[in-house]
Amino acid sequence: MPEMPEIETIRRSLEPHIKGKKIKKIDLLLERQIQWPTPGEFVFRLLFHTIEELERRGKYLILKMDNNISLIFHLRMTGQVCYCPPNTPMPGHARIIFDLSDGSSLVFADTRTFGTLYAMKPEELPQIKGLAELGPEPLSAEFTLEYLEKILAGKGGRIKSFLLDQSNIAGLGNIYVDEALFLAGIHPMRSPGSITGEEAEKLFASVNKVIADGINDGGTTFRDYRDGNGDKGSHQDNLFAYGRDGEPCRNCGTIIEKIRVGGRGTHYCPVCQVLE
DNA sequence: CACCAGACCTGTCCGC
DNA sequence: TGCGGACAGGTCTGGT
Repeated sequence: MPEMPEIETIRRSLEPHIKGKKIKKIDLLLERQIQWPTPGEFVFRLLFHTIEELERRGKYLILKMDNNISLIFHLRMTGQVCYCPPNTPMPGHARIIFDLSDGSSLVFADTRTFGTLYAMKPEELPQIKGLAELGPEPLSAEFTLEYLEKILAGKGGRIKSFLLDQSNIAGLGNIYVDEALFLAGIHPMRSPGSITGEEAEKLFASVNKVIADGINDGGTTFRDYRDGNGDKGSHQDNLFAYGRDGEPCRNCGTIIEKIRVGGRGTHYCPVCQVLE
């Protein structure tokens, strides 16, 4: 489910509901999803503390507590973080429940249970390698055309896998990578080092555009994804490539194809995205 | 280093 | 209807 636009939508939708509220009870229905520290210490670090800030880095959602602890969620494939007002039903597959000071709850739900939670002291943050080694964010000052050209230069492998690598650029996942490559007119099997200057410019603009559009649409809901209010996104209605195999290209009418690249389902237009 | 398969889990869909 | 297999938005590990 959740790539950067989905996590950012969750962050924004949760903020007005939970910022400034205190955690008064924690139910660990599935302890195994707590990665750090031990379940007992996890509860001890968070209980009776107040959520001060909601942040996001790549696909990580980070709640900053008043005692300097960071409550960190990674939703993997099917995780959800949902705000439940008092006396409203929980989402299905609730795994960790934080009861808040006003009778509402913050519920972590996850069908496939791949998601991970952490309660980290500042000096422990480097332990989360995936977080510590994230590349720059699309739409940020650090993500520039010069940076993109520099990391593409001379690289082998496939551009699709390259864009999925979070240490290159933070936040892209399978949907938005397929979309960015479509908009840039680049075949997913091309090597990063073969991307021309003109193509790099298009790719740079496309990465920023698909992320911005995804956020503006409140994320992409194929099946599980919901925002912090339990609502679906609408970006699935504005896709060009992902999930459109067998359907006509919205540019040229050619049937969109689906192949496997780096083990991931990959959708592209064989006419708009040629492999030379 | 590139690249793959497998692992972690559950649910859904498709073909027989 | 039932069953088996493939597949799903992510990442990590281990092998070649």
